Amino acid sequence: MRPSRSIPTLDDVAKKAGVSTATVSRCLNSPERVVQTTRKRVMKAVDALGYTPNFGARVMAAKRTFTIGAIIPTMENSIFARGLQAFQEALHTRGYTLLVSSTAYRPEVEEEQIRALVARGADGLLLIGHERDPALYRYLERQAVPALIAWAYAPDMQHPAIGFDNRAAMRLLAEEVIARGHRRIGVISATVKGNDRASERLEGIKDAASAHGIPPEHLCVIETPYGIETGADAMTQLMQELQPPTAVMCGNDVLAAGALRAARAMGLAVPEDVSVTGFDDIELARIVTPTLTTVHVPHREMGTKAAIALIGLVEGGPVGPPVELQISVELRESLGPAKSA
Amino acid sequence: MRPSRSIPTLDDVAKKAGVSTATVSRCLNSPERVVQTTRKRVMKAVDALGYTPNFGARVMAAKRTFTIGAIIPTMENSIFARGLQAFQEALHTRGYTLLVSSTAYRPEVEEEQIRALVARGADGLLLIGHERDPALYRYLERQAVPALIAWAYAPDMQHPAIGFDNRAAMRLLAEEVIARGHRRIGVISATVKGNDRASERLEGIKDAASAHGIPPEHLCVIETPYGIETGADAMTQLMQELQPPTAVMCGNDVLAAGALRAARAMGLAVPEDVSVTGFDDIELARIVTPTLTTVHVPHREMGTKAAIALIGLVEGGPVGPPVELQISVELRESLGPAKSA
DNA sequence: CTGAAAGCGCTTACAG
DNA sequence: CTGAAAGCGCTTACAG
Repeated sequence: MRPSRSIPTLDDVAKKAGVSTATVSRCLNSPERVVQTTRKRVMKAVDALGYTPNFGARVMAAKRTFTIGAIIPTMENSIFARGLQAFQEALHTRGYTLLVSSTAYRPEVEEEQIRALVARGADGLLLIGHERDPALYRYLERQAVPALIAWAYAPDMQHPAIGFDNRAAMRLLAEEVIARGHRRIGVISATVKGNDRASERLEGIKDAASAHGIPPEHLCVIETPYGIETGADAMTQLMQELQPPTAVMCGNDVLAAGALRAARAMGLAVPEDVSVTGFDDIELARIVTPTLTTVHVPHREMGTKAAIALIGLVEGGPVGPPVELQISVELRESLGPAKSA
Repeated sequence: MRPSRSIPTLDDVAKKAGVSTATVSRCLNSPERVVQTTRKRVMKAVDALGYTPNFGARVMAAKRTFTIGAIIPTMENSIFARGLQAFQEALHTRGYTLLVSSTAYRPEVEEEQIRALVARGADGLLLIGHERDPALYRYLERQAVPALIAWAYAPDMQHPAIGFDNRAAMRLLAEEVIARGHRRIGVISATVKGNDRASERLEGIKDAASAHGIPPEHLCVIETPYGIETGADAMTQLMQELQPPTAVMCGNDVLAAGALRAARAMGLAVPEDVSVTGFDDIELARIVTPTLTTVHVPHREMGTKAAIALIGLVEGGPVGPPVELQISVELRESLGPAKSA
């Protein structure tokens, strides 16, 4: 007799119900294969003992956890929150549990988290962006853990992916800015190293500039870590130039919110004195004053489709081509004509 | 010989290195107990095979995962994000991995997630708020998984906790509102059911009202799910009353941001026409226009101390009394004197 | 310092 | 429909 304080096992239940462990296991996993009379007896024992299966043992024996891991750069400011919420909901209705961890935008932390989640038996992984050490992809392949890349898209991507073309999207927005007569354009970019979304968005601005006769090296680009404060600091710096920009394009809405705050602090009216744009269209974009012109990303659609695609891979389905979602430019108050145009 | 595609096991490594599995296990877990020559040989085999320990097996054999689970109501709007980030950082430096899941404020989902995390071998759990089915606490006790409650505090709490007194904090803010002459006070509360933070904050407002001769039933209270939109709708409704309030106190900053937006949409100036307050002091509070008067919560401090306390419990330390953190009222632009005062 | 072997708590062919 | 038993991949006393 083991002490009553210890956690009951399958064996305890089997003894109490007077059946084999196999039968108890079946009652729990495929109840239709057990006759009702014994099933009832077993379930009574389960309840009486307060039995819960040991997950480690179960995983080891069944090779399956119904757990999906998501590794995102940050949980702050809800850039990924909305998409992730939809992702979780879609997983949940299909019987999977989502476990999330974040990396603070540090590749070495991401690697740790990937290994941690794989080690904990994740059946599949959601990763943000495609740029990472090839060894990691090889590792995932060796471990036979499917990974789906989200928030990024390119037709030639080597891995299963769902997202949008960050470069083309930002180019589209930059075209709108240039169309309003802006020639002196400032850019507040998130740190580019290890962040393909940031670097591609920056390239998109350069693409549009080149196409309209603005030499990309004339763009005044400030690169800064992600945050409201850092966005505000960058804006302050940009507007103190001898020839300050008439429009400032930010790598995301959070940086843009910081830029707006800095503009107000400097007594500059937006968009009369300077236009500001963002990217992502998170809730923030419609809360700030003035409301923010930005690129709308279909967060929930991406989350839901990512869940369906990833489960498909986990359950042995074929790898499809990368999926591209459509974005759109949201024109709001913060973008106006160039001051001196 | 197993097919080369399958995942290498301890046994494979042992064979390749010509040692026993025990020795391989020791190399990985307590390398100082193996002489360097054989250790090198083993490590070479580990690398050659690309071996990673199977977590399930390890958990089952060792009864320890160095995993902490956190279950939060929502990942959106970063109410919990900042505290959680600090929590994660503190865990990480101490060798623990954080896994997060969210419940969309639904108790039954929380229960599932708690069981899921326990089943997956979490060594300890961080939970938000103290109000939940007692059976859940009994379950955790039976499973011997320590749980720490955060974001809530009361001297008589039955479980390990770190947080602040939501009721007293909101009362403090309400006193400030009343001190500015407001007598007609509207309240936009988050849904109270199953959310002790929301109900205690509401009680705090009633406490202050009673203390200053305002019958609590004269407060116009609207209860609404969490969100910007819902906050805006509630505000619209409040301001359409025959005798609209001169101040609207919101259960959190997100609802307050919605209220500010609604006020603007209705052509009302804040705080000239109506004052608005929040709770939490998330980044949003300083981004909105006007800036938001709110209750400042020490998110990062709470996260860091929670990590230290929870690890203490996980590693067998004694259960201390609930820890109370100090909050403060942040007076900003959105609170002014009562219009008709 | 190292190995043989038991055991962790499940699942699942295989028989019956 | 049910059971005996092997096996999942590790860790850890216990010997030597």
